[in-house]
Amino acid sequence: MKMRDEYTCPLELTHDAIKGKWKPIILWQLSKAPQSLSGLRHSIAGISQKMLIQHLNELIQYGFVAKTTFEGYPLQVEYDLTDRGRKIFDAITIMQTVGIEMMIEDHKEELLRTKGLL
Amino acid sequence: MKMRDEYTCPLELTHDAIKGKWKPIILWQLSKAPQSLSGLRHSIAGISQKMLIQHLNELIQYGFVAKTTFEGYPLQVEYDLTDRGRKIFDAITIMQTVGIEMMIEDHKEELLRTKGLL
DNA sequence: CAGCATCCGATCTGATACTG
DNA sequence: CAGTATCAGATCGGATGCTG
Repeated sequence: MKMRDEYTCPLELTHDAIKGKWKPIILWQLSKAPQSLSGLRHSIAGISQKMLIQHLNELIQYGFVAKTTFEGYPLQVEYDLTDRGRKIFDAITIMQTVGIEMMIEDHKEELLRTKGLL
Repeated sequence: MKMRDEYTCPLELTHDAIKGKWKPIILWQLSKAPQSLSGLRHSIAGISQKMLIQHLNELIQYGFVAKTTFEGYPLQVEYDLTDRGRKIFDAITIMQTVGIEMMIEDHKEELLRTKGLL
C-alpha cells in the first residue's frame, strides 16, 4: 500500500490505517488471541499469504499490531494487538454490529419479497 | 465501486460500505448538518465532484445516507444521514479519536527527536 | 514455518468536458 | 446547481515460484 508522509486530517490517517480488503478481519482475529502467521492464515478464509503479510506489516507500521519473533527452529512468530490496536478495535466492533443488523434487515426484505409481501 | 452481490461476513459488508478515500469524511461532514452537494464540496477540501457524487451514491446504496430532491430552479438537493448512518458514525468517531491520538503521539516523538532526547 | 519478488488483471481515482 | 461520460495513470489484489 502506498503510505503517505503527512496527514492533516486524523480521520484520513485512521482510515488509511484500516483500509484494504483484509485489515478489519485481521484485527478481529487478533483480538480473539495472539496468533502465528499460519494461525491467521487458517482462521481467515480466502486470504493469500502475500496479502496477509503485507497487511500485517501495514498494521505494524501504524502501530496497531506488534510482532514477536522467537529464536530457533522451526521459526516462530506471534502477532498481537497493541493498546492502540485495541482502541481501534472498538470501532471494528461497531462495524461488526452494524453489519449484522444490515444483513438481518436485508434478509428480512428478501424474505418478504419471496413471499410476495413486498 | 464494484459492489458485491452477497456477503458472508458482516464485517466485510460494513468495511465495503465505508471504504474509499472519502466516505469517512463525507459521513463526518453530514453528521454536523445535512448539506447540499455544493455545500459538501466546499466543506471537504480536495474532493472532486465526481468522487463526491460517486461515494454519496454508494453510501445511499448501503443505506447510510438519504437524499432529498427539491423541485424547481435552481435545482436543490439535500443529503443527510439515516439512522443506520448515525450508527456507523459512532465508529467514525472512534476513528477520529484514535487518529488524533496517533497524530499527537507521533508529533511528540518528532519533537523529542529534534531536541535530541530520543 | 515465515517471508520476499514478480507479473498481470481488476479496481480506484482524478481531470476534463458535457447535459438538464 | 446537480449530475453524467470518458479516458489515463496510480494502486490493489491474487497466483506463483523462491529463500532462510
